[in-house]
Amino acid sequence: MAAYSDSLKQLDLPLIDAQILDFWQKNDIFKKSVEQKDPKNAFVFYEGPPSANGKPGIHHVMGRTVKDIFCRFHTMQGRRVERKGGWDTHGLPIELSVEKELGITKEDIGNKITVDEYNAKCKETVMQYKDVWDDITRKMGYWVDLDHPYITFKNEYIESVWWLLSQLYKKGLLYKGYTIQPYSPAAGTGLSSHELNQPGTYRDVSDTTVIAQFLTIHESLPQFLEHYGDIHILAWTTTPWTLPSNTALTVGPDIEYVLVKTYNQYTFRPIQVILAKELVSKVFTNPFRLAENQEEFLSYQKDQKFIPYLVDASFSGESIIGVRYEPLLPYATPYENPQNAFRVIGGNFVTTEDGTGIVHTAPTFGADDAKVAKEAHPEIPPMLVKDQHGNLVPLVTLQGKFRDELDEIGGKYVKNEYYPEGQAPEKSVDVEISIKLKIENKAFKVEKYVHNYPHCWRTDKPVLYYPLDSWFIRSTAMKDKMIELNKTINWKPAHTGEKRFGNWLENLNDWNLSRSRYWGIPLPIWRTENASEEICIDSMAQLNSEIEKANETLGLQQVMPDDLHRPYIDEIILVSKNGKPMKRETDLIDVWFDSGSMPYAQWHYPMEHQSYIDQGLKFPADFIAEGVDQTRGWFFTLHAIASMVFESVAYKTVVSNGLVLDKNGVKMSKRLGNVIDPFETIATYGADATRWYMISNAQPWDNLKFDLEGIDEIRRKFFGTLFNTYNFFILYANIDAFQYKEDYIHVSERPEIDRWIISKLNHLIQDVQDDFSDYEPTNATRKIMEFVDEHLSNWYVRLCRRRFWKGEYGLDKIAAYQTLYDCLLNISKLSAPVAPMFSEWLYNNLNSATGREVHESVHLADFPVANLKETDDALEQRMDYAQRISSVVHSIRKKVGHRVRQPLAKIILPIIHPSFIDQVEAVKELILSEVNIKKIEYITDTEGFIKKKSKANFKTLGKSLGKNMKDGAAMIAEFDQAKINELEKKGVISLTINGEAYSITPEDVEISFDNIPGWQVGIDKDITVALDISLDDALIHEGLAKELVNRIQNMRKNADLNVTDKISVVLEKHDVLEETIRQFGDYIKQEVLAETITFAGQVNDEKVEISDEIQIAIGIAKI
RNA sequence: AGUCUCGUAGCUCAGCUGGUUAGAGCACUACACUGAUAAUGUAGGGGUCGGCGGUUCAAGUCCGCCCGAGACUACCA
Repeated sequence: MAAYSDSLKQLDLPLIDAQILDFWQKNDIFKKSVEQKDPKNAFVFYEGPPSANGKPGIHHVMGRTVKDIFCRFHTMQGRRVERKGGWDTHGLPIELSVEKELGITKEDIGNKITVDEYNAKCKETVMQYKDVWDDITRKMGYWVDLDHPYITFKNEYIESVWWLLSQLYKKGLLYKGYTIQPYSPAAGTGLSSHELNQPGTYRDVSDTTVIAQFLTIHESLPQFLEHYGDIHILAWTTTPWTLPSNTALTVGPDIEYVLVKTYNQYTFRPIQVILAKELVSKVFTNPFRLAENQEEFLSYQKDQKFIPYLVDASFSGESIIGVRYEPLLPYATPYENPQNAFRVIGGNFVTTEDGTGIVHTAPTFGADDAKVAKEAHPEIPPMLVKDQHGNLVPLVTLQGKFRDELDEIGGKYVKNEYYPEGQAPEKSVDVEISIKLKIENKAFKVEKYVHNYPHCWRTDKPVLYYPLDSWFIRSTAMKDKMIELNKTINWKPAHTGEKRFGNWLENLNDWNLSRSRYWGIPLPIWRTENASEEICIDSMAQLNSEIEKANETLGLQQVMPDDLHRPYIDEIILVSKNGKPMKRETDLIDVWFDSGSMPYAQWHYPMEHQSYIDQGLKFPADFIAEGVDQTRGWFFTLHAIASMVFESVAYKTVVSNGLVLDKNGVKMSKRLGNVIDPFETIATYGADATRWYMISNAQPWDNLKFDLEGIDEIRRKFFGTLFNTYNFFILYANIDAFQYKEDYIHVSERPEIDRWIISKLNHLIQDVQDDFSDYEPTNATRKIMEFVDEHLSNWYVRLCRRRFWKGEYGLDKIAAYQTLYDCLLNISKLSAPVAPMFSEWLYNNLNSATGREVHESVHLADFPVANLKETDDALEQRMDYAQRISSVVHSIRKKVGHRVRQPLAKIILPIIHPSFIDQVEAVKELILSEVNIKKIEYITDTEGFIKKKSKANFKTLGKSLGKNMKDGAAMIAEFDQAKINELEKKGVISLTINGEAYSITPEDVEISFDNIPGWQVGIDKDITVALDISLDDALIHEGLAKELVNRIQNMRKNADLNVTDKISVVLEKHDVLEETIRQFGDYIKQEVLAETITFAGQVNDEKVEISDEIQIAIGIAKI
């Protein structure tokens, strides 16, 4: 065995990082930590794949720290924790970065650049920063298998995804339908929400808006409206071009509506209109004016300046649901169920903020519209007509034009912006329609209106909300299953699962899978031209045999493509049962499906490794962790696919961590220049301090305000203290050659203070074990810090210092070494999940000197198990007394100006309960030496000069006293000594409050002590300490002796002497000190390792102040 | 706009199922202590617990509304 390493004089975490990373690599520690564990005892973890086309940020360090902690913890718990890395390689961000790099747009793909070239470029770009990622992974100490990662663009991965899709297809959960999506007619493409969120897409535009008058059908009106004659419903729109597609009007069921009589301002005909009561004044602005009376209203002439109106009946939205009305602009009728169109329906999204409180509803051009239309009973049909091929189409084409057959508006673009430069007509369709409505007595008001509207970021032209064909997963069909399974998942924090994710599942929509893109997993569905026959491919083998079948039937020469991406896959033509050619549906699938497939696709299931899933060896995961932003992302896709395909959860526990903000709580962004570089941070402060700071400062699921000063604080306070404690230990352990060779001293045979810190340690182990098991790393780190700082360093080591450097190498000393060694070793294990490198350094330094542990790494060791037999609550209680009594004495000393080196005669403690004396006596020596006092005396109230105070215990009394609590508390505070004594002796007294009698027990009253007159007294809660501050000669000389020791020790330290060097001391002659040396010379010699202390008339050293009155020169010399 | 989270000392955070005078660390000031110490101790300043209302003997804690910050979803007549 060797000595303990003392190569580091000062804490240098980055240096330790480098050494440990090197050690791990050379000795394959990560691999061993996995492979030494039993595969049957697996802890399954899934790595959410990052995309390597961007550089890692500090928030990635946060997320991965959380993952690493629990993987390491469970490894130390004996589980086999395989961590297969992965890369997310598809998706829009990659396409966009490629397009930016090449300076092309989507329209150029297939023209300026082939799909083949484009995808090759994407594939190249996707791994652009892989090296940087690998580097941060290593440097932050994150253990993940980067040598065998899953990569979502690999054929094997795609094949597994296809298989999953085909399972959904077989269950009837895959269908083609349409939804309203943002669409850019100029670019001919749908826009993703990501694209719509590009800066500058939402702009203020001035549009022609119309409040249209919809004429109700008399027979459908409710009774209370029957006798009014013609009634119009008013509805506002900012997109008049959608009016021909109107099929319903939506009212708020709880909104109050009124019938208003007035005259149309364009035709001057008398009309009666319905709108929300709240909006009457907003809609009836100039030239309308509320009529004073019926006469004024009836006498209106068309050339009058003001148009009068009268408010008549008032009723709820609910009461007019079902009313029918004439189609406003009957250019077309819905092909499906036209009899169900043109009705008033109810919708909760209706507000009275603007418009008329009645929403013009065109299900073909509004997402909300489509939704309420579907929810109505019977369903409101969308305005779809048959085209020449017999397909149902909306009235507007994909080019953004009205269909040709629509009379005068046919063939016109719905927005003037869509016309080629210079070809736009003077009057837009919106204006044309408005004029037509005015003439036909169908327009109540036409005006310009400025509002915010999204624009296509490529073409700068307004976006159209348009129904687009898409493939969907019918997730709504499995909604109940997903909700049920979600209840079994352990969410950290719980509310993310119950509330955020739970609500999301409750309001689940079908999953739109389609993306009209190039770089992604192609949809494995082939269809005949008329869509009557289709096939969903589930594997390469099936594709291969289908190709052969098609070759045979259709006489083709196709071969299986090497790459399953576009464009190769698009060239494959398959054959239907009836011998018709089938082409692939050109869409790609949503990349979120890629990542949600990883539990299976990472193993190329089911083509390989079937047991991993089927026998539950690697499914579901015990634990996953990502940012909260993944709640509706990866957390959902994993859950959805597992629920729908396997009727299982995909993970048992999920930790969703919050964001990393800058120190002011602002999101980090390149623009603001407040981005923290993770490499720089780790290089400066070390990975462990960074990790520990992130975990201990805030719960992982709270947002972290990242402040570099906080890391420094952790370095100083936690790692610095721990390092110093280690250094203290080895300083003496090396001198005494303590290598834990002696027999283990049974804990019961060790001194009080050793048993105390061991008791504390075992409680700590228990707590940390529980916290890590509960996925509460923040609590674990905070408790470890408190132990190291408060208890180990500032109490145990401080009080035990002398045991290490004084006296024989005997049982007491060995007990001290064993105790401190065990504490340090256990701390290294407890800290290992969070601070993997420093703890490794500590563990190996300790262990290489003693060889007590067989493991070459702390990460191969077992996590400590608390030994509750070694805990002692009474002991912890009395040590708490000792600490508090000492603290009170310090405080009194400070008040009266006696430094601690001046011994004082005694303290007096009032007895607070019968066992108090025994408790304090057990720790008496510690108190006496800590505060430099000669003895402790106890007094009871029989001496008569302490006064007891009483105070109500609100917690116990509150329930029984109820209303009388306040008065009761006042009465209890007034108890005199006799009453308190009676309570203590009898154990119960009765108290009458406001005429009601209660019995009071000692539990209900808290008793404390008042100041003792004539003494220096300090109080800490229930503990009162009185200090005797009188000095006699003996105390004064002892005080001087201690001062001398202190000065000489300082000189030794300044002279850079070794702690074992012997010295001789010469003091300048001084009468008082000569007496001190006579009494305490031996003591001083022992303390400062002096062979001799002599006086001389003249000493040529600097004068030193011993006390206020005494200054002498002191000389020391090494012997 | 909706859903969810958060708001406690200058800063970072504790505060258990409601209970006495709301705590800790950092920072600041002063004084001590130290043969492990970039450590520590003692004392001090600093809080209408985001605001208003309610329930209760009692509210930082429970309920309602509002304000502010953030995330996600949606984007509307």
